[in-house]
Amino acid sequence: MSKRRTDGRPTIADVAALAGVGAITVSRALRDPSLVSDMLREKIDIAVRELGYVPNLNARALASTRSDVVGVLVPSLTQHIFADVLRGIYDGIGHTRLHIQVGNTRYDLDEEERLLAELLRHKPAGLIVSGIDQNAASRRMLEKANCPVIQIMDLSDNPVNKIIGFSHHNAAKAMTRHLIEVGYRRIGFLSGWMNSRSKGRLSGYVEALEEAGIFDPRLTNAAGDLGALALRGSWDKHQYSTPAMGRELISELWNREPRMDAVFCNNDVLALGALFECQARDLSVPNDFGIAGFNDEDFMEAASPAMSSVRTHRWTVGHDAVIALRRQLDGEPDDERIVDVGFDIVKRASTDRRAQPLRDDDAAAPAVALQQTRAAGDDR
Amino acid sequence: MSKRRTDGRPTIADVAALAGVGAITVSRALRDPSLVSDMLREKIDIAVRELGYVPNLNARALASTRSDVVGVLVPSLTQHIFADVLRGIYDGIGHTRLHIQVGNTRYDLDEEERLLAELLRHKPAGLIVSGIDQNAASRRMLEKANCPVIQIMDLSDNPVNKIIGFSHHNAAKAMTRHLIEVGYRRIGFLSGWMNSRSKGRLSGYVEALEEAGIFDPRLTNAAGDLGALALRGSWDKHQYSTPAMGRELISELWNREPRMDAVFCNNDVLALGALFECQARDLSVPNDFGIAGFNDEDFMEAASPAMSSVRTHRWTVGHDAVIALRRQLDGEPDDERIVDVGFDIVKRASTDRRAQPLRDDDAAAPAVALQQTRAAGDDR
DNA sequence: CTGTTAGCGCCTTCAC
DNA sequence: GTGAAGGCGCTAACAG
Repeated sequence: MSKRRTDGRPTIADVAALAGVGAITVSRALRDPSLVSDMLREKIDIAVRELGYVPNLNARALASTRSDVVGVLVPSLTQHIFADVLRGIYDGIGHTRLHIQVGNTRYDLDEEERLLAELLRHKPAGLIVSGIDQNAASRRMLEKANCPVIQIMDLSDNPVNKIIGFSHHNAAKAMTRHLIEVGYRRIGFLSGWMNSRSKGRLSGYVEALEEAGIFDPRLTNAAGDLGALALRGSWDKHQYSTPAMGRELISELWNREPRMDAVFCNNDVLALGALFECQARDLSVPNDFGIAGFNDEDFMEAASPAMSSVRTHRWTVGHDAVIALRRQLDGEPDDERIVDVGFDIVKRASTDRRAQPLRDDDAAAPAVALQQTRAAGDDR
Repeated sequence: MSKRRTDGRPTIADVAALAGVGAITVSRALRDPSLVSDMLREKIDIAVRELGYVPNLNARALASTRSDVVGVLVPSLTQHIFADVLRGIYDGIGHTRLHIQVGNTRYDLDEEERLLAELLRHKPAGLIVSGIDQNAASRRMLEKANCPVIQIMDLSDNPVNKIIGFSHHNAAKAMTRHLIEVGYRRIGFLSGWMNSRSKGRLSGYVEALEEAGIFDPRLTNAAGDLGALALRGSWDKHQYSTPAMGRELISELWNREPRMDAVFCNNDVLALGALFECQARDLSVPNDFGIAGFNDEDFMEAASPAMSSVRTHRWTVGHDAVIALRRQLDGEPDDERIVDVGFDIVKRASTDRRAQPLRDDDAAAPAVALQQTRAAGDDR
């Protein structure tokens, strides 16, 4: 009667015994078949199959002081943008040995710190974290983490290691300029709860309007001080947007400034709400009122009228983050610490004052114009 | 010169030495403080802090033949419903020691099998898998998995262990009946690619219409044989829906049967597309045409007109799955193998022929009626 | 290319 | 309530 406390499943030693080789040879054959001669590899394969052997990753991770888990920290699971980032990450992982462990920080820096500490206990193979506004403790953990760290969805001069994203400020500024160019003059900014990236967008919006000499603080539902935003309405605690929220917030802006003739929305969901509100008020978009969103989700193109938006390359960001991670794990040098994936200004009917407001059977047709900020990879 | 191959971080032995106790006492103090006397516990706490000790979860998992990873298999990351399920799962996990590892099967049973095999290598603490249509190999793995297994988002008489979900057939049937009740007679079924749950919904739709004696196969864009669906359009490979897809598919149905007076959509995103198409065609919803969706996502209530939908309790499903898992891990008995969380038929303006088609400033007002199939928990 | 030896860090077992 | 001994399954290190 042995005192083994195994769960009965075959181990690498069993495979080795059956194949008539050493355990380490089995180990090598499993991890990198090229390290083992054809003959032994074949014997081992047969033994593995016969025994139904399954490697124990916990043992592997312990012995090699390195797991195959990639920790991913996102601030939200409900927002479509992060779902797209995750899709890119999964697509980048493909059928490699790497596994994803997602932590949901809910835009809470303390929670992020806690999740990071938890992740580190697994000795992750790599880390992908959203944004650049980690707290000091998190930042320290990332810097001392014994693995590649990729920050995503924003830009910074001072990334922990590598950052892949785009400038929210520039993107918002470009879209606001477009609204100005087509003739809108009293352009509002519609936003619910503001995270650090939203603030970047707000500042881009403000800058564009100030440069045109038409900035009016009453047209944003954020307070004048762009740092400490005092939001109105009953939505100030909600960290995700809904179309209902868009309807209420735009109504609020109209109450304050009835002459508002367009809105730039912090995200597409709010823009959809704004459109519904215009429809309910029988306002013609874009003639009476212009609407632009941010992210260019699916529904923007299909809406009636089709809506303008800033296309962001979420999939690319997630995908490229994983590719960079894998490169680093493979020991390839990576000198490009800051990667700007850019954005596109997609101009559609909702901001095209010259568009006929009659019918738009062909909303699925190409965008009216597409102004690229830089070449971007395949985004789907 | 030692030949240690540690990464230099303190171990439980270091803590034990500093605290002047045995290693196992430290281990116990960390896992369940009540197992250790107050005095030693305090000493240990101090030593832990002084050393900045962090447990190595890989070692723990190896020694205990059980990790703290909960494997979750979902067919899609992009669809909102699964984002909601995941949110429920994360909320159910809270600050426990459990970690989530999500696998994205992309509605591919082989991929599901592969991911399951991968997950099992981690000796997971538990598994949560979507649906009931696993292939034989997956089913076998689930049955032999040495941990609790919860299936979600559907119902079955024969779950692996426990299942938490609702009847897609009944839900669709109830909504179709509602459409019949308010007077629609030529009711279409709008769907893109069909998964097994979509098929359940289709069968419920068909049954309701057959019972009313008004089923017409030309009104679904699925072929007559409900098992092997031959979809039209260019969308038949897309496993997610878009509003653009909704617009194209409904147009296709109209081409085939111009007298169609309502659609029941397989999901809300298609319903949104249908609404946009109606708007583009200047059709009055609900008077000229009725639209109902499935899931009751945020935008259904905010739409103009507000749209009817079947509210499903995705958050609850995810949350309760984790709670059940935790109970089982705590050794509490769980005799309820099949849990039906039900659904609600939410009737709004888009199917209310008596509604005034003028304005609907108060789309955010309570639904016209809410028909519950059973009491449901807090869903947000 | 292959094997031997020993260690990864924690936990189970069993004795005290 | 506490501790000593040894195993969990795999792989780094070095030799051959």
